[in-house]
Amino acid sequence: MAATELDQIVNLCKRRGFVYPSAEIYGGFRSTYDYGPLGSLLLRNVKDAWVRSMVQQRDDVVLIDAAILGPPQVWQASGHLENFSDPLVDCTECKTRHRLDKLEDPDQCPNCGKRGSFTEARQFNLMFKTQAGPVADSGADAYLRPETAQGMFTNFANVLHTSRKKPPFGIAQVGKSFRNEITPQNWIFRTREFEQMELEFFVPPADGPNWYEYWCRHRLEWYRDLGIPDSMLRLRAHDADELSHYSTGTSDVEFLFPWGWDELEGIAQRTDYDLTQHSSHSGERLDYFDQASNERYTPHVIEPAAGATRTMAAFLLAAYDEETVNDEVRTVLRLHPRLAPYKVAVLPLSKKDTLTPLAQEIRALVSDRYMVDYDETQAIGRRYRRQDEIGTPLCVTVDFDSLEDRAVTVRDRDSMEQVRVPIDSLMGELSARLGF
RNA sequence: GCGGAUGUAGUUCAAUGGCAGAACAUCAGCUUCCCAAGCUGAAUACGCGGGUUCGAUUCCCGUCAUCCGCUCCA
Repeated sequence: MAATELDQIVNLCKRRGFVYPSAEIYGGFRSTYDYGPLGSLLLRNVKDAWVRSMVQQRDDVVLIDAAILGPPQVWQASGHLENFSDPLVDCTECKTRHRLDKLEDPDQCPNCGKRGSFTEARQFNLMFKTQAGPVADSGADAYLRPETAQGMFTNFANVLHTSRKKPPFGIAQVGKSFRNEITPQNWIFRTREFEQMELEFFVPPADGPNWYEYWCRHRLEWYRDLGIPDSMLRLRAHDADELSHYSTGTSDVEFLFPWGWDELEGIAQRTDYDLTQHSSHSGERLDYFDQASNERYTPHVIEPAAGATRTMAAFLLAAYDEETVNDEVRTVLRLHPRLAPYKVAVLPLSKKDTLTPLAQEIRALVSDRYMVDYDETQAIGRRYRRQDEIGTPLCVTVDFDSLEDRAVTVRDRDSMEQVRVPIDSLMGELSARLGF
């Protein structure tokens, strides 16, 4: 399979209703995208697959949905107000940009060696600030969250007391975050408004390293299970100088994008940094008393933090395939059935009124359990191709014999094979083929 | 934000200082139609705002957006 160009995916997504530029009729708005009829289903399936794996199938993780809008105190405690703001200078000689705090010599450009060529340093705070309250001057300062994680830390005590969990246990959250990125880039990969899937997993301090290893393996396996091939996936441990101020060890799950390896998810050991910070800033006790050992401790945190929207891009890129069938190029999105926007398409062979009632009956039957598309326009071969292109795993075709024998044809996206199935056993057949 | 490139139907591309065209896609009609069949018909574009000009999609300026670097990281 040839390497998929980003343009191919961007065009397909625009053409078929996955992703549109936001506010397009007004010329667009930088770094924002809208998810269309198919894209919203795909994105939701990505998030659902994550929740299924991280919450539903375990008994040691609970889900929350915290506020996006928050007071400055949260971000003072987390360090975002202090550390999320970079002083930047530009070299007027070679047009490169540098972080002032990372320069060895604040007067000399490390790229071209020129002295005194820097512009004035400018602060770029990466958080969106706004006012809570109708009158701009008197309202309280508020920030849009730059990550979902702080919602788990500020609710640590609440969840501990209401969920009856104890370490090792985790709090998960899926939701939007906002960062005033200096350079949003690469389609939906880096946008100012984006969606995250984060887990904060609280463990006894001594168990931190083992859980870190566990979550690295677990997360890598999740992407594999949903169809990303090993050749496009890797786990990369950060070097010591790459580590965030709060982390003693971080690994990234990286995907081979058209522009190279880039991050889908970071798995970080955050020690007790966050709970300690919030405890000292708020004055609230954020620790755990273990009755068995009669010990009180502040749990350490392992954080697998994934980007939902960029993960959707990765699934699309990995699924994209073109193959030649009967001298025609067939475009197929080989999406995992759990991710596919539609699981099944119901296609009456002919648009004659005689087939429509039975076809609609089958659509209703299948839609009770699966997201289903219905299409009766144009030739059947064309409709199969349409479904291939949006990744629908199975097509159910109703023909004139169906009226007599109450049987339909199930067609498989990947093998293009067809089997004749009685309507009474259709749901069982679909379930067996989809795997759920 | 700075530097460079680019903006024409849904998509990919043409042409032009004087009525903007194709392919594919879309929609309607005919066809008992199982892997993008055929025929007939239809809708749809010069990113936005100024300027120059008798006249601008074309030339100029601004702006918005996209792509590539710098930077960032889910």
